[in-house]
Amino acid sequence: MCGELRASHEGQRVTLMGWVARRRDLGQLIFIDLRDRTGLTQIVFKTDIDREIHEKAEQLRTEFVVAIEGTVLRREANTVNRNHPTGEIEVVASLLKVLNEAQTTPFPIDDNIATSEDIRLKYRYLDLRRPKMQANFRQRHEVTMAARKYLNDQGYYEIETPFLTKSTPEGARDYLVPSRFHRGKFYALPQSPQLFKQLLMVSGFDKYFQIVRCFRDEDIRADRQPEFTQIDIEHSFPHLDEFFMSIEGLIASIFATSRATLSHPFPRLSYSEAMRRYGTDKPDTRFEMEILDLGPLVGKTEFVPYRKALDTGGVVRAICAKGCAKYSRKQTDELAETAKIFGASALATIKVTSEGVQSTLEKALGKPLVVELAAATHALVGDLLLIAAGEKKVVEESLGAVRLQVARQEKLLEGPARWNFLWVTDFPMFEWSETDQRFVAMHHPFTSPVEEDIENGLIERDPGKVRAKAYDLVLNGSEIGGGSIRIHRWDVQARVFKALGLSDEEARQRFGFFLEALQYGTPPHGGIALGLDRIMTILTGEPSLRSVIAFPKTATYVDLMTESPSPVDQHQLDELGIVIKP
RNA sequence: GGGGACGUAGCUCAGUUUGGUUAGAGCGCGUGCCUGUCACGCACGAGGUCGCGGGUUCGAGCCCCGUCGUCCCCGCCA
Repeated sequence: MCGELRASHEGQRVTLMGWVARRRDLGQLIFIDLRDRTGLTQIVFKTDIDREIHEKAEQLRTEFVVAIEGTVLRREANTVNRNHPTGEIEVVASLLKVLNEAQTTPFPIDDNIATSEDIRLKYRYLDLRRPKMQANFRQRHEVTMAARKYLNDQGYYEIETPFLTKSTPEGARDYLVPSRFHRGKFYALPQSPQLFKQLLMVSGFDKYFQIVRCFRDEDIRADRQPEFTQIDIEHSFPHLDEFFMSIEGLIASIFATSRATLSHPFPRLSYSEAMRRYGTDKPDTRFEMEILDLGPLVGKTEFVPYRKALDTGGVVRAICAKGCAKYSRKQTDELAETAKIFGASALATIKVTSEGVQSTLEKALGKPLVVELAAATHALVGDLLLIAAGEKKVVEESLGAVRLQVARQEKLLEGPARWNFLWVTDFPMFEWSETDQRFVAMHHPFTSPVEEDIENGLIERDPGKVRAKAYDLVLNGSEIGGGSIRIHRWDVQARVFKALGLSDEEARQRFGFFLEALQYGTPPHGGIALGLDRIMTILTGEPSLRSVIAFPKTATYVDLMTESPSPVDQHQLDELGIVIKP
């Protein structure tokens, strides 16, 4: 194919089919770069060799689809193009057949050419012709093949589960599918195959996987799509260390497609430690800048905001931005803005310069304390301390966000690709939801609490303190997977439903089939779901999931190419018994 | 549900600050010339609902109001 010809093919007669990537017409001499998914080859047409074919080549335009027969020739030394793998040769055409003509494309089929995202999405089939996109999807293919091979070798069966299934309103909003046979009733598209994979464990398929589409009707972000793909894994009789090891092996085989060698075992961090040190449950550990506790140091201050924070169970914490004392007022204000988005009321600064410390806290805390803070946090000349006070979670998340912003500004994430994996473990089982005024499952309601908290009645007594056997896999500050050991006893499952505020009746309606299944000999089991799209985004170095999904949707759920969603015929609605409210 | 950025030629953008003659550039496209180009070169040319609607004004790409679209963030995402 086009990208494969080398000097060793000299003299061979070849047939190439592909797209005209570029035409360079020098009059009696025409070059075209012929492109297929493997790359480019230069084709030559000369009047002194074949007047007729040269005449035909004059008609060629960009993106015409052509078939060419010709002879591979080694190029003269001074005409070799070192920028292309095929640059040592060219094909002198003896036959040219135009298989199809093409209109001028709305944007060039070329990498490094900025084109707005909506135009690219409207003409996605053209966007996908670009070499970078071709490379992304080739790699995605290699990754799924590697995953299938690895999991097969480990004894997993790939088993499909239904897309038309039951709505289970816990969690994300469901996509609903109306039933024609059962007017007024609906299927839901799965948010994940969670219950089915657990039922497969009940069925005795003790190792299952599936590369499967999941659907969630929540607002889209750069790292989210309404439909996305998971590598879904579940196994029975789990041993957590062995399971982590085998998932690390899977990740290693996936990253081998990028010729990356990973060091494992991956580090583990508890949820609370991740929050305390990095202000997020998905820390980016490619750089340090950990959050520091100033509580003990400012413990005696009379400064009202800090006094109040400490007296009401809150915290005073900081990060030390290396070399950022040079930041202007505008820059520190911007960081404060970030902190405010996450709820912090202010972001104080201490700049350590060769002339001493300068701080927005100088009047409030007094110079000696400011100097002491700088010393205690080991801030050096040129460093900038950023300080927030208030409710623990707010301070953690605000400083976590500021930490990332500083890292981006200071280009701490650039340079050669680094793969910093991390298991985050020991999540709380429940989280209080202000909107719902009840506890909700932090992972999902099928996650097992730790044994001790099941036995000691903590589920009923103090749900907020129950620990879960849940874990996330984090890569470079992005959550690429999450899973848990599941509940395999129906009585425990019933207690968890109750803690979530589900009445017996509701639990029976929604999950009755599942509670019943748990009573017929369910093995202990657990698993994980890896976000394939996010893994691919990181692996290909793309800024957005959209570059690794062939036909993605916009932030408002629209497919700009097919123009879906779209209205449907009245006839279709009538059949379903659906009336559209104005 | 909330906040922010953007929308001018096929594409990427300038022009908006301070309203004023015929709205520009690069790339692409068309035609012609060109036998060693490879982001070919040179010459000429075509190409505009300044997202859409309304308002202010003698006059709006520029000001005001509304609206649509794209992107990013908070909320949301078990």
